[in-house]
Amino acid sequence: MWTLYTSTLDKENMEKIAKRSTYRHGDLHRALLEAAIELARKGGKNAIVLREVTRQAGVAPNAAYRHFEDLGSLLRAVSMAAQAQLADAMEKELATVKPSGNKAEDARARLRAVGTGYLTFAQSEPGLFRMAFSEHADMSNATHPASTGHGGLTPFQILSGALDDLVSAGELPAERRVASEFLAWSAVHGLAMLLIDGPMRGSGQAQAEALGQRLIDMVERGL
Amino acid sequence: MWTLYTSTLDKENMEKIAKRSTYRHGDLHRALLEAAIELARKGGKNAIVLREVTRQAGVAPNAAYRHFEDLGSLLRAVSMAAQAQLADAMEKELATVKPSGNKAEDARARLRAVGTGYLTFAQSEPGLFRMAFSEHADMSNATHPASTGHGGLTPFQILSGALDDLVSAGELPAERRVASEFLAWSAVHGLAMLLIDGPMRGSGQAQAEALGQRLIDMVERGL
DNA sequence: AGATTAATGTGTACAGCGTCCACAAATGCT
DNA sequence: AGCATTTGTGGACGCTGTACACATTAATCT
Repeated sequence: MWTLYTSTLDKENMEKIAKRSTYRHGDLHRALLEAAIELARKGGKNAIVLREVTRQAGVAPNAAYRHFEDLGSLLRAVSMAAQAQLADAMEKELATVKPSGNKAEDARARLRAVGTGYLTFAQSEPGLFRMAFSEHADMSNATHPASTGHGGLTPFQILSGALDDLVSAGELPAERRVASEFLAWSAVHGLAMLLIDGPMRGSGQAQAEALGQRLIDMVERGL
Repeated sequence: MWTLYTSTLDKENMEKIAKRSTYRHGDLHRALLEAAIELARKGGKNAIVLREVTRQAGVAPNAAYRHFEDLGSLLRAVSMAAQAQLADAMEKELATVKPSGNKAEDARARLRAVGTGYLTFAQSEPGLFRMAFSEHADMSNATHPASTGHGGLTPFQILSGALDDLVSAGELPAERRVASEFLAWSAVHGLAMLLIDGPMRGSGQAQAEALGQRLIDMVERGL
């Protein structure tokens, strides 16, 4: 006989815990990943606790080891999923840019949208955003398929595309194009971090948004 | 009778563990803080483990609770100490700027030095740098005395000073001065994070330095 | 179809963690 | 000298990640 586990947080989310009538779960890998993502969303990286993840999936703690080498491996998977969601947020913001007919103007608007989407996601999903850029080994997964959104691109690739457009629209000299991803990325990433984790945490959304637009102005001028 | 604790890492740093012949330690608060700082320096935030800190100080785990409310309190203290060290690194870099007689040129050079010091510290002490900007409640300790370097200023205040100089040298319009700390800070902070934790970790120091200077160029142009 | 192998989940156990409580030892105050 | 306060100890509790042996089910091969 095997028993089902119950969460310590059962009071409010008992209904979320997957009950199961078969010995095999069926799709435990996905269930674990989704539970972990949800925990990260609500409580940040420290909230991802292997035993709680398995509790929510309705399996014994050790079952996780059949699908992830260890906790770090699960965290990396969450990180990539978070990048994918970030990519979606960026593309969603990109989609709001209506072509004006002016190629240069549109390219700039798209770059701005990329930055705005990044900042918006960071503030609306701080837990996931933090996960997106921790636990990396190198920049290899900046182009890893698991980190892509529905458009098939990672956040890094979306930004690269916007910068390429800027060049072909004649708004960015080619000699400044190289490695400019890192410059734009740094600025927006830094503001995102300072807004959610850093010393300007707690400043209102209006103030944050205004600051975000000024930051993007700075990048546009300075690139 | 009371026994002294020994670290699990005794093999190589037995000599570092404070032995003690008196029941009272004498300066345990400082000893704990310094041990925690050292752990953060070597292994990052996750390496700060209360029991290991007390082991290195040669006291029982619970002794820490006479000097810090809990682990979080100790982490905040380390964070402030890290900010202080960052301030020192920035001031050290500032000190290398020789006055040229040209006020405008000097103000720009000092702003660049502030950014360079920031980036240099982040790369030479990544563990401490990460601690400096985590575990904050708000921006109140951006000006907290415990976060100041030997010059009596926090990193934030040093940056503010450099920007004020830029204005009085006529190199930055006054209407752009307001909140410009956050713009400059964001850019440099973001690059620092991406260099040490993010996807461009592992890129050589030369490349990082070149990128840093290009980023500072961008800020100068775009502010 | 039946047997064997592989995949997946369980149970038990261990060391380490942060923290609570009661107690011991040293210091400071009147 | 006596007492109150501060500082450190010892033991316990519930939690964590994970190793190992075992149980159950699904897949593969005769």
